[in-house]
Amino acid sequence: MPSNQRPSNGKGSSNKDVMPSGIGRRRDLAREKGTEYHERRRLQLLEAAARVFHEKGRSEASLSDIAAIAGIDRAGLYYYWENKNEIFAEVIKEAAWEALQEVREIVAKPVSVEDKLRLLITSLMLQYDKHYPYLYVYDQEDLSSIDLGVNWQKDLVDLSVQALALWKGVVEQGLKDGDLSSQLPPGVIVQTIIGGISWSARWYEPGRGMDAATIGAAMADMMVDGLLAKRS
Amino acid sequence: MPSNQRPSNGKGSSNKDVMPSGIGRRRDLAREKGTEYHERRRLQLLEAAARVFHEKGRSEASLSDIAAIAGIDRAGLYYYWENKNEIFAEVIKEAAWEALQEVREIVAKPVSVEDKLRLLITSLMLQYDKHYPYLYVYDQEDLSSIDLGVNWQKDLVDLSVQALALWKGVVEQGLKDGDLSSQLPPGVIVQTIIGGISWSARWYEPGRGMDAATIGAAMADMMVDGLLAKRS
DNA sequence: GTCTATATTTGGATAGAC
DNA sequence: GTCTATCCAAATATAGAC
Repeated sequence: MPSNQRPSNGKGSSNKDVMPSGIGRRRDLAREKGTEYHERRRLQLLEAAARVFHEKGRSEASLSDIAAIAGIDRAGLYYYWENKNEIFAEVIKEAAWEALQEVREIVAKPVSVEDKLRLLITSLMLQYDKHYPYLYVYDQEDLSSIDLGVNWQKDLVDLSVQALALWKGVVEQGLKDGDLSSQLPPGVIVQTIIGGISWSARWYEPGRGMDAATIGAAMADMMVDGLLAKRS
Repeated sequence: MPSNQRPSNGKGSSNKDVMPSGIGRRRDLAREKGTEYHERRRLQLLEAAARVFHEKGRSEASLSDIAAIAGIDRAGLYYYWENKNEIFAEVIKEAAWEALQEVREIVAKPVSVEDKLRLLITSLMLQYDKHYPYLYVYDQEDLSSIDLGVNWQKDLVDLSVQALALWKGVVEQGLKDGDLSSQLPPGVIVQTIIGGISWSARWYEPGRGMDAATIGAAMADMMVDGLLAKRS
């Protein structure tokens, strides 16, 4: 199961037919060398890309937009990435991977279902903050319905599929044990919770207003308390 | 305050500079006459457009897509609408207007805050069902950040602003009276609830699985119960 | 009312110089 | 590494015939 490993860099995967301009070869070379300047510049550009993707969404964000706020020519981006989708994929990769790790760790903890659920909710909000705006970009996009054209796209989709499955497992457990109760099927419960948190993409900005930890905890109260089985 | 009135048709608003092809004039004429065929055809096309907008989102949906599943040539669409954004605006107008009316009626009812909140939640889910997929198209799109180019865009944005304000008023009342309690500010509570419901755009389809009324009621249980002040 | 043909624009991508 | 100059495809929109 390849999706158990961190998604690879895709190094050496590009440009099967070598292009006359040699840009693909030069890009691969630069990646292999991995000079400090190269890494730094790459991250700068990536941050600009993330901002634009966050504001406009994947399809409406143009390379012109990204290049403009990054202070580089459109064509310059191709020295770092093969195409627009590769940029997008790289923007979301790290954040999505880390978010899944968190979910795994929480689910593995030896605590009650109620606590796990609270932790999952709070942690998600914290991850949005930590990986701002990268993780928002990932969660707002419906990856399964588009073709990024990168060979590890499946891994990328798998990350959210797995996270969802883990969440769902917790809720199922809670319903079975009688700790939680609801008319809704587990999958819908999870979707509704995640949807509510993920909606914060529209209003949350790090450093403005309440901090992510407080928000997360309060969201957990709101949603988990409503699910607890009434012991009347 | 113009947004208290139903958004107008925009009749006669188009084509200040008359085009050589006369398509704008012919379109206006056809709208004024408003033959039965014209109305019926318009609705057919609009339904096709709604399907595409729902699946792909506003920007990724193309006129080719719409024309294809509607069984008409791309150019034919311009006999009914001036441009793509006008189609989009018309797709969402009716649904958004009706949804706001519902909110107004519920807020005006002489019932408790708790009941109002439950009604608001259930009603939203029912509206998504009734106006499927039109209302999803409206709520998934961030209208304030784009320019539709129709003169009544502001009215369209206002619809959701007003709905939001009404929701918020209910929650504020509840917090003030001590019926509800939360660390979150009212606006965030509302956003989180609506976000959770609106997320159903990703999985809900009328006629498949549970009906909207049941889903709405269960969502209300989940979210309202978690907000009720604990009377320990 | 709807179509064919075409104009226009935007944006992704490549060639190759510096 | 980055740029200028293109190329190309897709998509919006228009002209005008039928």
